[in-house]
Amino acid sequence: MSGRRVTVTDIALGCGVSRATVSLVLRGSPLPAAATRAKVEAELKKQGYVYNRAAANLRQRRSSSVALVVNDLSNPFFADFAAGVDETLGAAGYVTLLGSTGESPERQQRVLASLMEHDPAGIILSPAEGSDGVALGQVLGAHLPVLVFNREPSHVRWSASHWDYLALDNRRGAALATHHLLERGHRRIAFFGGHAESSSCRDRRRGYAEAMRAAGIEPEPGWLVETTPTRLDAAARTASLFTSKHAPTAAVCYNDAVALGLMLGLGARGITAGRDFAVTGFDDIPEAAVSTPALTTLATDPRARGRQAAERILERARRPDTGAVRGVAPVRLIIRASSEATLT
Amino acid sequence: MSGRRVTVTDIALGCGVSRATVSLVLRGSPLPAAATRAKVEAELKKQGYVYNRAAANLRQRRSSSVALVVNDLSNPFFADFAAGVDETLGAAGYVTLLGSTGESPERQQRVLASLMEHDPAGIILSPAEGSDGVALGQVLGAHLPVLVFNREPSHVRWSASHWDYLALDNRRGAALATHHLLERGHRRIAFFGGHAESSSCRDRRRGYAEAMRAAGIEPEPGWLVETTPTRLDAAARTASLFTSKHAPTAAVCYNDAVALGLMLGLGARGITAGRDFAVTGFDDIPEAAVSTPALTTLATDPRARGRQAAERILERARRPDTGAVRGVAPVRLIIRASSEATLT
DNA sequence: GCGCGGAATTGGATCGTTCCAAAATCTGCC
DNA sequence: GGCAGATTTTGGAACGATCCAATTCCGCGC
Repeated sequence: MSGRRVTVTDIALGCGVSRATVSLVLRGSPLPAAATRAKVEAELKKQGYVYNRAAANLRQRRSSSVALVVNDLSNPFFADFAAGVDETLGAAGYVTLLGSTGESPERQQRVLASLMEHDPAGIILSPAEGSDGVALGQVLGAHLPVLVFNREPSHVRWSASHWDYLALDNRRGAALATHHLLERGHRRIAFFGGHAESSSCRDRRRGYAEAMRAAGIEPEPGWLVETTPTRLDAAARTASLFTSKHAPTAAVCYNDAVALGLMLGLGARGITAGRDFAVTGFDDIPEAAVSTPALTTLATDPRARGRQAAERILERARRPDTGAVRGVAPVRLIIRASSEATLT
Repeated sequence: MSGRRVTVTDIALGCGVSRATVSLVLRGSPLPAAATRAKVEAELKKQGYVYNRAAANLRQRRSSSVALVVNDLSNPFFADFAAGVDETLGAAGYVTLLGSTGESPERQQRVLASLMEHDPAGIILSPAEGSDGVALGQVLGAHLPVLVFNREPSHVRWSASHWDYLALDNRRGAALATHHLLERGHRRIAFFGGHAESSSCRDRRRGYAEAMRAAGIEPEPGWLVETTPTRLDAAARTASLFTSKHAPTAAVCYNDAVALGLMLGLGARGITAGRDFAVTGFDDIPEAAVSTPALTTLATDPRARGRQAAERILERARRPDTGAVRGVAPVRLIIRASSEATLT
């Protein structure tokens, strides 16, 4: 019938107590007498009362939401991450404000500005590629709890910032993969794919190089190939691995998409991945388990990362003045057929 | 420094005007004189003012958010859908309140109740399997704009409800796939996979049966196989297609996951999908394009569906009293190698 | 100098809830 | 019956914005 919302005043009038008493009952205070409580609760049900958290938050000067901004929801890695975040926030009584940026730093600024107006208790941000830390600082203000996930925006002085940071253990992951290939007897191992200027690619390359040097091998420049992190571009650039006479016999790839593309490119040249050439990926996307050959890769458990991120931001909202935390999440090497090729 | 939030009062005090004037400037009203506007705007920037939309919404008795509740974010179909929803809502100045239910009707009730407290302008709901319309009606109340996506909860009297509904054209999609196989000469075609009691499976089966009958063929009971809609269970149930002597030579599958599982199961029996047996899927998940053989399937463009859902809910929020709309989204047959097998 | 009309500005009430200090009610006990 | 002390209840002022009716300001013509 009525389009009007039922308020505490309606309840108070309906059962002859004051607004303050209704409010006490709503919040489960022990103060009201049992009889009063019962009377009020009956009236709440009768009128179909719905709590207005916005009004309560306004008065209490607090917030019951956390903003989650991701660069690309249609990437399963981030979708899973978001699911983990929402799961944990929901369990803690917070609601998730979603924003997606489609990898555009400009859109990211707009999205963040809009979310800020909803007064979130904190922000979990997986920045768009090319994000600028100064611009981010501008919209986010100086006090809001912030957790940056997975990528480092440029121009962030972490030492002077209160932002938390959570990333995968890219370095260790790449080192694990490299080590695995070395154990299979490979010596000429490439690092294939990714944009060298992105922070995750830098870290993975470092892990690869360290593992190689630990085995007494200096990576040759021809073994480092840059690509867009997509299947298509990776397939197209396969040829550049085979220009020198020291052509590699195995490749650690930037991620699974690149690895799948490389395997496609290898097939086109008559090279069978897994038999003639060993390949590893990164991420363990669902497809990795069922490609031919199945892809050796690093599992990152994005959902667990999401839960971790949410817990971190809640903790920071509770105690804002502890120092910033840099977290590194473990990765797990999953060995499948694509790295079976051993050196003859 | 100060943890306190900057308010219109601070701005008003800071530049010697009243709160009302600041408010007018904030909302871009033409009333304030240019000089005043400039003065206020300078002060806003100087103090780093952030608009408090919750307070404004409270006074204006409106809402600037829409709730999006999905059953499973880690399913790429729904993740894409969510991306589309958020894109459109964001462009319209709304923020997305996210909730995920993990296919649990109980959790769905809790999530919805929590979201309702944030007073959304509307709700887009892709219900968990086994949702009950009566329970949903309870939490959602009688007046909130609601769009149900993709599945029908039980016990909903659509004729008496104001809920909008948007689903894929399941019936037509299955009919298209069936027709395609008939054209290739197949006569004994199975419908493989899915839970028969789910609304989407029912609709797809109907489309399949209608296409068969239109070609003068009565589907045999042995050609209807139920499975959990997962790759694994589908693979395990492959055998049940080949028990009678009228074994099918092709199958329309409930979705891509099932189709990929079936192809696996066929391979294990020495049958090559695409050559000895034709298979079609539904959804066009990313994997479909790169499986071996590539999977013929129905593209549903979940992102566009998300945009559509968001537009619908915004439209309804604008004009609440128009009758409920039942929308059906087109699907597109994508022909790939898995259906190349023709009847000899 | 005064009155007029339009433009610009403003004080105070309001949205739905919670906080706080004070008032009302209930106990038990002399 | 009266009174201290505890238990319950309550009115009114917040929170940060907006609405509305009323007021001030200003230029201009007579």
